[in-house]
Amino acid sequence: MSRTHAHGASTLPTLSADTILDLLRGQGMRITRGRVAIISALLAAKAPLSLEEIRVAAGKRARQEPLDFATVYRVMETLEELKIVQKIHLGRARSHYELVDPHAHHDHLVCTDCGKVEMLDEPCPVEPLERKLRRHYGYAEVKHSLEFFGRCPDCQ
Amino acid sequence: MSRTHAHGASTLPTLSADTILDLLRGQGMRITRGRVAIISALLAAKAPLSLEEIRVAAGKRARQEPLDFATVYRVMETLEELKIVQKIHLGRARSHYELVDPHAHHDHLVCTDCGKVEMLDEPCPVEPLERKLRRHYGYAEVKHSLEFFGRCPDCQ
DNA sequence: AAATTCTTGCAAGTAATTTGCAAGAGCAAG
DNA sequence: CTTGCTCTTGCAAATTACTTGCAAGAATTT
Ligand SMILES: [Mn+2]
Ligand SMILES: [Mn+2]
Ligand SMILES: [Zn+2]
Ligand SMILES: [Zn+2]
Repeated sequence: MSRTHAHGASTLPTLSADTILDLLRGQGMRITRGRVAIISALLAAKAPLSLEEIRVAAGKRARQEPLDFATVYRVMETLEELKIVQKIHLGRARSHYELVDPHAHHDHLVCTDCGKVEMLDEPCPVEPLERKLRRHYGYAEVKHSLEFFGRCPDCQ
Repeated sequence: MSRTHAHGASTLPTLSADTILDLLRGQGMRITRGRVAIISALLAAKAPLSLEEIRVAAGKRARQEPLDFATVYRVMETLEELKIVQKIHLGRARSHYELVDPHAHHDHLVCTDCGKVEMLDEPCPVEPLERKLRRHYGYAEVKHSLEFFGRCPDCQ
């Protein structure tokens, strides 16, 4: 029951639940209801989620009691170490999480008024500078974090 | 005693202590030992400082008892509202602060190993995309936050 | 110098994690 | 299908990083 590419139309988000679960299995980790629910919630998310949002979304999707907050915290900590998810900072008190897209990352546009977060579908403009940081500054494993803030059309 | 551009050689960082203090005065605010010490510390800083770092640096520079943490917090809150300083997020637990450069902002390069922070003296590559977010996405007052992470030459 | 108003230190309060630990749940064996 | 070994989870307590209330103290004005 481990299809990797079998499904109908729609754009495929690179990572499937099975792919991720296999990754966990490969690390000797267990496939628990909580982890399955969390991964399902992340796959369905249209924007980065806070720990509390993940907790609620996972509970709904799996039609089960919401997980304990500490559990969500530790699952996300694990998924982050495995590079399956990444934590992002949107200028709020809480951190948010989203699945890593190994092929093409995206940056974010946050409305400073209503809090809406858009995932930008624009080519990332900083790759050249990133290369320069490697070549001329001598840095290794260079990554970046880029988010835009502004007032969305609805909020003006 | 309010020189705005009078001094010797060296590259001038746009904002002088007097300029800032005049700005505070203009808002009906008082020139206190603490504020003077904090501004002096910020002007001397070679990288963004955390509240605790500001507290210590300000104490040393003014050769006085370190300020209370809450005081530093409130002074920075005020300076931020006046757009004199800005808070930045370097992927750490604490926020960091630095003086705003009204002429040309800079982005940051953080070593994920030793924590060193470099202020990049490179043209910012995201202005075109920022314009597009205004024109085609309809966002107003668009700003951005961009930081790079990697392992510095010393840490490899 | 006195009055006025803004600031500060100190202590208490919050919000968001982060951790310890014993009970519970996967999963490989038998 | 039951057992045993380990990994996970829930619950409560601990931490970290702010954030706020308030009365004493300091900067300016009069
Ligand atoms: Mn990018
Ligand atoms: Mn920039
Ligand atoms: Zn909005
Ligand atoms: Zn380093």
